[in-house]
Amino acid sequence: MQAPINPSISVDIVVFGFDGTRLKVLLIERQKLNEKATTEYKLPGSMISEKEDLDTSAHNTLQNLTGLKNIYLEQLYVFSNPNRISSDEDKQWIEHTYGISTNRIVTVSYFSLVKINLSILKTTIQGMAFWCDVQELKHVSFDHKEIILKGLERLKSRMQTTPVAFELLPKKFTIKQLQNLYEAILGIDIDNRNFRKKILKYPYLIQLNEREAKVSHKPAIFYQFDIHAYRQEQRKLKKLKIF
Amino acid sequence: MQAPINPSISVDIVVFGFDGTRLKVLLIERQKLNEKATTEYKLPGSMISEKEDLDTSAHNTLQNLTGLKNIYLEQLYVFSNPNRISSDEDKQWIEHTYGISTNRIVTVSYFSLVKINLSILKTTIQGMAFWCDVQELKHVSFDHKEIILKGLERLKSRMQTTPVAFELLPKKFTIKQLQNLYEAILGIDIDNRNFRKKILKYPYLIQLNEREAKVSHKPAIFYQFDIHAYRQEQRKLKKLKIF
DNA sequence: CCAAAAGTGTTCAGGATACACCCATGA
DNA sequence: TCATGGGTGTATCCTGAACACTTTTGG
Repeated sequence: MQAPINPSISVDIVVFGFDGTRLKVLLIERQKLNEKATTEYKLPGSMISEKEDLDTSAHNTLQNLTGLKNIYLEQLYVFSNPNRISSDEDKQWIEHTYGISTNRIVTVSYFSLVKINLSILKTTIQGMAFWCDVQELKHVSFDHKEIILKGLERLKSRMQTTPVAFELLPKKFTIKQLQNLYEAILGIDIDNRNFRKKILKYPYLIQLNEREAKVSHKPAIFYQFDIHAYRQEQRKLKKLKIF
Repeated sequence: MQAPINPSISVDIVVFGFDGTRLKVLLIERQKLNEKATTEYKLPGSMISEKEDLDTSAHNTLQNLTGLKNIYLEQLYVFSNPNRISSDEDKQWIEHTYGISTNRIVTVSYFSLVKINLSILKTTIQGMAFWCDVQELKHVSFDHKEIILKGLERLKSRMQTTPVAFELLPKKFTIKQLQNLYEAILGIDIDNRNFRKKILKYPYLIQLNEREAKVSHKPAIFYQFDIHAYRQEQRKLKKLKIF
């Protein structure tokens, strides 16, 4: 852990969460360098150590921030514009934080999905982090807004081809919650009957013996996602698509 | 162009081509450090300059190698294992080639598709490059075999969702050539009638007034891919998929 | 006229879409 | 008993899969 820092490479993570209605991204409050500056926010991340794999660096950052170990994480994209760190504030903040004066950092961004629950809320608030509505990004430093938009694209595409939606929902969820998630992120309306038909066909969605409580309408049934059943299913079906 | 080299970051490119029957990848002969060593091969690529965007670096490498400017290129994956350059030969080769002695290089790999034709064959042969059958990789240095496999996965997936196949075929091609390409890369058999039906429905495949010449069977008609018609089509159709 | 590969149509099953009402609960 | 959101079925269309013979050319 005491290996020197590599002054050229950083890791930044786009962590998405869903509060039931809106898509959120986790931002860190960037320490002000002087009192009168407005508060700026950045993605969680850090420079990497010379002995460290990038995936490991991303995992560690996430674990420190959320207290969680097994979080969905994948490489997103490399941002390498030689001028991506251009403002004086940015340079000063880097020098102040890492003790290096460089004007060229290549960042490898990661894409992560977590369930927003009480436990994670407690930990993230302690870490000067906050869940920002993806539609209302402002005061985001560096090129981190661009990175978040890249992450959003990835999320939209992944949601349609793999079951990552369940990373954003509680373990037990209703079909309506799942539909709301798809509608919110993809920005579309989905017919409820057709959605249920499609979803409930899948053998890896398990109906539980539990319902919503204390709601003043017909209580919804909870379901659970069975990843093993999903993987087994995948091994069989591989149908050809030609764009 | 005289900016210093960044000693931590390299770019490596997986360039795929199709010879009509087999999928090929472009490898560079790595200069031997002593006479009795066996010849080793590596991916085209280089360390990056401090003033250079990674995409630019990849483009330049490709242009030097193929003489071509507008080549299909996208980021593939970052390989960052701290021990990915472990053998003494690897380290010596790097020191000899770039004049830097480092034991940690992070490489950003790229994925590229080209049409193998006479012009490109001439240029690549001059550059100590050769087109290696993807099924018969051997004497590949560093972790470049792993990178190639990652590229192959990307190719399979891209071919099924976007029209990258046409990057690998000549401008004028027959439907059978297209089918052969899909069969070779995906490793499957495709029903010829269903394939034609599917493909020829697309308004962006344009039938030409030309046929094969001098073949001792019914000559096939040539087609061309119209990227503008494709893009126009895409703007309309965006249908929901749920994995 | 023969060999070799190109090109062609139909049937059937399963998936996607459109659409409107009844059900269970708490207040 | 009413307001609220959960849950259900059918008809139609479209797409994907299976399958065998005729056509055109050069030799």
